[in-house]
Amino acid sequence: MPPILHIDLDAFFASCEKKRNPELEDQAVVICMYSGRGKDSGAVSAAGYGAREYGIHAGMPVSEARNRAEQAGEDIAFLAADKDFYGEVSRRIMGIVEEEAAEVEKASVDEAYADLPAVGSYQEARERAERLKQRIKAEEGLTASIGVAPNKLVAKMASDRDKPDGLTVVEPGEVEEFLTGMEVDELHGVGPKTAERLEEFGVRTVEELREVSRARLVEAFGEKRGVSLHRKAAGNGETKLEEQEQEQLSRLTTLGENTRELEEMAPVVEQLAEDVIQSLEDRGWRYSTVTALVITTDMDMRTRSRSFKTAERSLERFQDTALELLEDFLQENPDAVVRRVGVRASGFDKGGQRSLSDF
DNA sequence: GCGGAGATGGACC
DNA sequence: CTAACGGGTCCATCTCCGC
Repeated sequence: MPPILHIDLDAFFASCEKKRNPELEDQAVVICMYSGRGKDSGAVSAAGYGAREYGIHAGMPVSEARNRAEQAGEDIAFLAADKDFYGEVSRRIMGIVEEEAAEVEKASVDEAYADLPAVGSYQEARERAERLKQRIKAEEGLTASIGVAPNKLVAKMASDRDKPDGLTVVEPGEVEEFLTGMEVDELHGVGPKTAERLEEFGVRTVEELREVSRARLVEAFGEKRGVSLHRKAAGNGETKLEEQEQEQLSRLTTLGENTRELEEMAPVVEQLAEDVIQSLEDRGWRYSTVTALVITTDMDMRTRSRSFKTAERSLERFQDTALELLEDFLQENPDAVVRRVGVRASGFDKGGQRSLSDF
C-alpha cells in the first residue's frame, strides 16, 4: 500500500496573522468571527497555541475567551478573522504541495491529502515529507504537521499526533499499535455524540470498539455509520484521493436583533441571496434547490427548502423562494424567534451553459 | 422495493 | 436575564410520497 500524506498547517489562522504582523510573534492570538451585535458577540474561529494554554479554543464564545484571558492576566490579541487573506496564503501553500506530490486532495483551507510520485518505501516518503515541510517553512514561513500512513484515516490522525511542526510515519504493520490506547472520539469522524452512545455500550477505547461485531454496530448506528465505525476501529480507511465536488453553497448571518418580523429579515435575506447568486454566476452554475435556514434564539437550526424541476439562475426567483420559505416557517412556528438567517443553493447544474456575458 | 424531496442531526474546520 | 454563541460544508438518517 503506497503511503498517503496528510498535511495540516499548524494553528493556521493565527500563524497567518503572525506572519502578517511580526509584532504578534510572541503573543497569544485568538481569531474571532464577530456577529456585529455587541462588542464581544461572536465565536472563536481559531486559537493560537499560546491562547490554547488558557483553555481558549475554536467554537467558544468570544466573551468566554475574554474572561479566560483576563483571569490568566495575559495580554492576548483578539483579531477579527480575515478569510480572504488566509485563503490566499492557503492557495500558495497548496501550490507547493502540488509541486511535491503526484496527486493532491484539498480537504479544507489548512489541510490536504497527498500521494507521492513513485516512492518505493516509507523511509523515502518520510524524506519527501520533510522536504515539503522545509519548503513550506522557507517559502511561506509557516510550519506544518504531516502524517504518513497507508490510508487517509490513519494519515489524518498521524498528523495530529505530533504538533506543531511534527512528522509521524505509521507503516502498514504499525497501524494497530498506533490506534492502541486511543479513545473512540480520537477517531476522525467520531464526535461527542457518537462517543456518548458508544459509552452506553461500554465502549470507550478503539480497542474496545474493535471487539464489537459489525452487525451490532449496524444495528445500533445504521448501515453506513455502523460499517464505517467498524472499519475505523481497525484503522481501515479510504486510499483514494479525489477532490470533492461542491454540492451546496450557503450564506448565513446574524441579525441586528432577534425578531420574527419578515420585513426586518427581508433585506438581509435578499442580500445573502445576492451573494450566493453572484458566487454561482462566477462559477457558471445553476441551482435547482433553494433552502432558507433559520437559527432560533435557542440556537436550534431549522430549514425549509424547495426544488425546481429545471435548474435556474434567476436572483429574483431565488430571493422570492427564500422569503416564501421563511414566511412558511414563521407561520408554522408561531413561537420561534429568529437570531440568524441564511440561504442555501444546491442541486447544481454545472453543465455547459454559461452566462450570457461569456459569449 | 426504489427514487427523489424535504427536514434534521452529527461532525469537522 | 440563570450563560455565553460564527459561518460554512459534507454526510447520514428518517419520513413521506409516487411508482
